[in-house]
Amino acid sequence: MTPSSALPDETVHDAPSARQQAVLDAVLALLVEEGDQLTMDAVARRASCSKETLYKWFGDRDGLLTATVRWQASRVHAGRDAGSALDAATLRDRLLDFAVTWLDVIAGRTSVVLNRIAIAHAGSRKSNLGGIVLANGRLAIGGRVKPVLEAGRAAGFLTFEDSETAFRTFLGLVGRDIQIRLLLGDALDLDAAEIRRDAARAVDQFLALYGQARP
Amino acid sequence: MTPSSALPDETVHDAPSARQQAVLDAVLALLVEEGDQLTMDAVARRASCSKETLYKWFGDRDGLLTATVRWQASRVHAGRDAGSALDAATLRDRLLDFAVTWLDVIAGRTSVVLNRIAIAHAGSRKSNLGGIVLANGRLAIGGRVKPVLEAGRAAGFLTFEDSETAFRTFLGLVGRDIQIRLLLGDALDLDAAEIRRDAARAVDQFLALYGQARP
DNA sequence: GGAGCCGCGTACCGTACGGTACGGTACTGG
DNA sequence: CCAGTACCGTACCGTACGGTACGCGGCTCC
Repeated sequence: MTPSSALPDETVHDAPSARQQAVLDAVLALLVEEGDQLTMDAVARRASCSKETLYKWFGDRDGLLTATVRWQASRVHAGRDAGSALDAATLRDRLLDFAVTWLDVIAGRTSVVLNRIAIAHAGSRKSNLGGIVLANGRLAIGGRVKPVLEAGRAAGFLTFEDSETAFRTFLGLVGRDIQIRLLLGDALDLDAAEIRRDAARAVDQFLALYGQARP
Repeated sequence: MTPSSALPDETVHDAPSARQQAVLDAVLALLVEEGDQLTMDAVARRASCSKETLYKWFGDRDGLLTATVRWQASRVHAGRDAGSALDAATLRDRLLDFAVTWLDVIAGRTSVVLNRIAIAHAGSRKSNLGGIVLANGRLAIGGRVKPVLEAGRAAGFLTFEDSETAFRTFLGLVGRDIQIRLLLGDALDLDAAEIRRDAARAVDQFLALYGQARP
């Protein structure tokens, strides 16, 4: 199927092979352990492969970074958003689930490091890692939350005009200043219990703002 | 007063001289115009000074960056928080004022660039620019907002237990995902009108959550 | 078993950039 | 008029790192 060996240019456009995934995992590990001064030499050493192979597979340093971000993004997308029977309690549960998941992600070491890379990159233009991170983070979860909000509105549990605005308020209530503080190096380690509490508070506040007053 | 000329080490610990301020402004300009690939050569050229002087004044590249962040921070702290006659309307005005100011700052090109630098630095440890930015951004505004919130509570207009939590909710409602999106390179340019609208919405929501129901 | 390819290890190249050295000029104090 | 100081401009050094070249072992396919 894949035109693998015919072309000289076989940089990774499609899904990475198992060996390539191992390389990308090495990059992630290196990124998490060391700060972000990731060198190609270090990657090659860590992944036990040659730099030449690295360049053959990923083109250049940017390509490697891009592939890494994509690879990480591909493992996060595991959301169960089946079901459509929506009562007030399940609506709340769904929102709570999103909030917990979101906080788990942004508080994770990997997310912090990858966001740092993408942000640093956004400064020196070229190859928008920022766009990729944005698309796979905020936008992806937005695409899954907004339908739930709209279903909630259709069922009469929520009131709002613009689902995007409502969603962004939700994000604000959940994330608050956590992400920027982590990115700036604030210690601030959230354990699972605190995340659950934060998420619950955010959902309560969101419902207080957008929910119908219980008659 | 200042032991200026006696010591060979006269790196900038206190307030920068006029000439030094000009250099720091050059750094800021360069940072805003070019991406963050700020070189010492470029700074020297732009500021019409020699690299040697740069190193004499600021120690090394990190010192220059730190001084720049401090310098920028020193101009933002111009908040009028006098007055204490607090009725419901002035409370709302004060919060609105904070919200607008905050959005203005974080949406500004300078803030974005400086945060990018600090975040990139937070990755490769050494010299916590992140801490400085945090202290002069979030913490500084927190120190000014929380007394207002507490005064509002004392006057019976607000209800909350922890002012820090209330403040962070306020920040979340105001900032939402704006800062992270800008840092990641999202276009998203807010004009003054939109900022005012956003701020007003956030304040309304905050008062809806924490304000006493008007009897 | 040989031809050919893949990929590891390593040595190598070019360059950009942080940091230093040095000569030249203007100003100040004696 | 002569030190001394401050600072500009520029040339220079060292090194880290992105990217390339090459030799060698192990695999598959005839």
